[in-house]
Amino acid sequence: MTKDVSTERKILEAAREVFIQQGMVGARMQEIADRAGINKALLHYYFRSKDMLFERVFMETLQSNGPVLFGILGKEMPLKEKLKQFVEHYVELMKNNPFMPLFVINEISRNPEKLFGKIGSQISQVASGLNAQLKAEADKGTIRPIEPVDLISSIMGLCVFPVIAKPILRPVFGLSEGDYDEFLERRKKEVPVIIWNYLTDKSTNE
Amino acid sequence: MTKDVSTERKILEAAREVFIQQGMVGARMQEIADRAGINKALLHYYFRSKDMLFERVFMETLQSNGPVLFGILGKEMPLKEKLKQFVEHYVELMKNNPFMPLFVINEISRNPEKLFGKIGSQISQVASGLNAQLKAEADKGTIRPIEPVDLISSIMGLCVFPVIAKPILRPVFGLSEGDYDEFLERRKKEVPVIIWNYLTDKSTNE
DNA sequence: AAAAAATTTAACCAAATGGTTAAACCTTTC
DNA sequence: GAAAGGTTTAACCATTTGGTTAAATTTTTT
Repeated sequence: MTKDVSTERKILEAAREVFIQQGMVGARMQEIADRAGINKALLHYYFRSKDMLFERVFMETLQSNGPVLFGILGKEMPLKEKLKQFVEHYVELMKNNPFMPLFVINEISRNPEKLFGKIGSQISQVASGLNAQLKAEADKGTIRPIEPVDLISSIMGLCVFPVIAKPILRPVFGLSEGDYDEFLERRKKEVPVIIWNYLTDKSTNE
Repeated sequence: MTKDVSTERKILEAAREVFIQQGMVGARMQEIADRAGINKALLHYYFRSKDMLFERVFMETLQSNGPVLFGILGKEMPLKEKLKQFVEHYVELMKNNPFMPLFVINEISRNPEKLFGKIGSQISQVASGLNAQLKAEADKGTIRPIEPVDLISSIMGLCVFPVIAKPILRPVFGLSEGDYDEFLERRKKEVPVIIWNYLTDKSTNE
């Protein structure tokens, strides 16, 4: 049916689904082949081994999202605006790929070294740029002084948690699928508010 | 050597380590047996199957932490104080069990129904108590109106993310183990500030 | 000392799984 | 139309893994 799509592409799409939902360990080559509408022999004909296939899928996953997302943090733009755009993009991205964050975190935890060589340096660069902006603003007194790790962790934690913990949160708080969608949509507005409040807070933090 | 410790206990400890680090799928019965200092036959003699062993470990993990932690939210206590205590306990808990949050999230994602019957209802109860307090405070005008999901997600997200994303954050921001420890320690103070600022914020959230 | 329970040894089984192979069969390319 | 490359079929292999079994040995209980 979908004959115009290259077989390689079909395989990669299928592999992506299976890997993301089952993780590297749980994924089965047979299932990937089935879902791609081909057989195991052909699967190995294209990608010699499970490891090589996984490597490819994992890197594609990172490279197709990381740069756009963290690119926002590197742009010339007021902090407040960066914040809004980043959160908007990030939440939307995860709404469309709910399994992705857990997948990425898991696989990086399984094999931390591999990652850093490939994309870690790029992010580090963005981070140092952000660092400069934060220092400058803090010196002007616009925001409180803050370390980049603290800021990034806060933003990402606020965005990611609702997505990865959905299977817990939804039943516990008795939310329907629709409710949960509203909840995620609400995050797009609220997370920037939370962060901005914190950054521009005047009270002593006793 | 550790002969006074019951074999069952030794097994459960070993299983806990292996399950938490490798997940249910990745864990190997042989490795559990080895780490417990016994053999596979005896392992199956105590716990008939991998599933039963896992079930036991998983439930112990939840039950030994969940109640204490979420109990704090159910206590009669000013919100601000609850916040402080919860974060303090939560971060400390995760500093001592860094693999736990990812493990719990993963296994609940793998099998959401199983959980809810056992501990979901307790937490729901706590949640409704918290809900009442939030409504009361909001009516008094002490805090802005907020849904429990929003609050809990924010707090937990802010605490959990630095722990589960450590393998990414540490290299990217070039932090030593010591630095990272400081960072986590800092969270204990900062997370309550972030949340409290947000709750008591007066500005319009445009 | 006898009985019961815990533990080891070691061989074994069945199922799942990643991977291979060789032959045949299409489909595209030249 | 021949050559080359993509695709299927189907059998096959080696390894891993959860789990079993039976007998022997050690430890604990009575």
